[in-house]
Amino acid sequence: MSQRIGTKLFVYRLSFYTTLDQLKKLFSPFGVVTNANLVMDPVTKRHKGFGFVSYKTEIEAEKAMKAMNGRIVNGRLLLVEPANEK
DNA sequence: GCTGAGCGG
Repeated sequence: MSQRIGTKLFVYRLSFYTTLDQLKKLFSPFGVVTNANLVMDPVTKRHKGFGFVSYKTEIEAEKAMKAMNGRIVNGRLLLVEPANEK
């Protein structure tokens, strides 16, 4: 019932060369990142190309989303959306 | 070294 964005962001279409450390560094300047993670694949030993970034407040999350969504990172177009906790 | 939808654990 929440029309709010929430503090969690779904980050996807990352290049296979982008790492969690890079992700945190890219999202840190926009606010206080409380948690960041890339979904790993046990078979390929690489991340699946998407992950999650959590901020202290949803204001920061929205700001970072608008700032990073559609940006080119490591030669790939990065997409950022509010996460949908299943 | 390479590919490319999607909401993890």
